[in-house]
Amino acid sequence: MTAHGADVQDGDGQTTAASRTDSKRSPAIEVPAARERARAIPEAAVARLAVYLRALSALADQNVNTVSSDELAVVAGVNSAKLRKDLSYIGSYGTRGVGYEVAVLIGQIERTLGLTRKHSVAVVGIGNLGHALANYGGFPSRGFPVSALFDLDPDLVGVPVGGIPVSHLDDIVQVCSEREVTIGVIATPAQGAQEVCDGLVAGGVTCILNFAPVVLQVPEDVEVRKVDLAVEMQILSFHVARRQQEAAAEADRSDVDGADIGPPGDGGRVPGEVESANRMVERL
Amino acid sequence: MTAHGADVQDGDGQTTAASRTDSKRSPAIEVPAARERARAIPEAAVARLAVYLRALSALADQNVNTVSSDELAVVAGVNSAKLRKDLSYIGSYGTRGVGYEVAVLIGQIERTLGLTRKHSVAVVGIGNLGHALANYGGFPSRGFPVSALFDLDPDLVGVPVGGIPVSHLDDIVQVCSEREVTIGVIATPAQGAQEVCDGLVAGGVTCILNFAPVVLQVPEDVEVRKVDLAVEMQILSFHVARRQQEAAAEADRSDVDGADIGPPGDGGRVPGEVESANRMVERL
DNA sequence: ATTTGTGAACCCATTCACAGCT
DNA sequence: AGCTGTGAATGGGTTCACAAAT
Repeated sequence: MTAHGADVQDGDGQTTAASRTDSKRSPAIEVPAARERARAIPEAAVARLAVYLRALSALADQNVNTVSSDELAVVAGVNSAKLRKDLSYIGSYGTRGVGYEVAVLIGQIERTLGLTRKHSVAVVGIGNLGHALANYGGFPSRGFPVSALFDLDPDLVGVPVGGIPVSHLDDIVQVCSEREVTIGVIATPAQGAQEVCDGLVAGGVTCILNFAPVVLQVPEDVEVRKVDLAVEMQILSFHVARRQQEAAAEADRSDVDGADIGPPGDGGRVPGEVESANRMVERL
Repeated sequence: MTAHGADVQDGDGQTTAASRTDSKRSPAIEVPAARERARAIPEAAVARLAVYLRALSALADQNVNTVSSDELAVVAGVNSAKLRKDLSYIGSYGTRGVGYEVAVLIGQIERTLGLTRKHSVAVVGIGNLGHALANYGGFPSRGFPVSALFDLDPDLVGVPVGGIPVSHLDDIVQVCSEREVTIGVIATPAQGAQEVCDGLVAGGVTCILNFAPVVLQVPEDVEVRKVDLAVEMQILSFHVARRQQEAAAEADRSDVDGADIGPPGDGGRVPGEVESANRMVERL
């Protein structure tokens, strides 16, 4: 589940390129893009830095001054080698034989994540979830002031939610650009989401957190992260199914070994008419 | 950002194992676990199957009967090669030269994801987010009936939310096991989350969707997925920062090429006293 | 003529294991 | 003696590119 909500292809087949059976040969000319940013912290590591930061904050609250990678790894739920490698991407701030100074690490991670600056947030769609987000105390208290809310509903427009009045969706471009919104949160139903997204982008928003169950199409300089409840539930469902299946297989140890059933089971269930399929696409 | 909310280590260093410089040699004896499930759909692919399913459902609603991998790939926001590979994990249901029958694919994906069976859901923590989730129409309408709600607040206990009455947290073990809850959704503040989690597990819940900003410790047969708002925001923040940094670098094309600054910038900002750090850990 | 299904190549991420510093 | 920082090895996932099928 990497990031990048939408890459919208770059041209699937017909690669034009010359890469073929000269497998071992890396291109003689170092592509400029490659050195362009030798920096580059792996996406996966960035996500974990945020987790480490939280763990470190908790430690700081308990007046812990120093942690070893082993200790921090446990509370962050990763293994210590990974933790150390992740930290190594942002520099060397540990002391061998001792560990890391909590305060220093917090500072460095905050710097890396760009948390030393405020990012004003707009929430679009003031339904159940939108309300929850607008009222979410944790937003403003840590560098993410909510500075605009939007909805279509005329009954909502003008009403203050979590302290700031709801604007009409029609004004999204102007309001976003006026208030210099950098992060847009889409909490609308699926139908409107793409349009909302376009509005945000037109208003200069380059980072979007999308709760609507659609794949947004955006220009490549816009970063989209997706939180998709239906997908999460279905992944869990998959694991339930797998578990059951394994249990079943375990149960009848009839040694059905040679019978390599290609796709699992296919035990008689004809696809038949699909019962309307997942309509998890309503209103959050 | 793979899944597996908590693996809680398996022993970081000292691997005991014999793997060393015999790099190219794969172990002569095929490990039993390896064939145990030649099945095994990659985690990443499972997540995408859910996305394809939604796209396919939308197509079905528009009475589209057939799609090519190219078409489906576009609406799902992936490239067609990946799509085909993903589908190949669940079997061969396409027709060369033609494409896939929408209805068939929907059926097969639903089967694979275990959506042919109901999974009853419990929501714990009926705050803003909990309310949103309990009222979420998309839950029950597609195989995920909400069958229990829990909260600590005595004013809430007994009150029906989204049709079903809130139970007290103290009863979580019993209620979960009585109502055969298979998926638990944790929407509590961070403090209570681990305890809630333990309760769910004690009540027989093996899949958990965690909105609380903590890393849950669970037995290895329990599957945890995490949705972490603070982390998402911070990842976006990182991208804003990176973009700015790039723009800045672009601006002063003084060709500072040899000066390979290790950790980015470090431009004068002393870590200093950390201002309480991210307290995004309040109440959703 | 088209489009699937898939081995092989490639690339990114994780894990190992140890040298280097305190 | 202990712990960090990191090359090297491994593994998982993605992309390529083409043979097979209709």
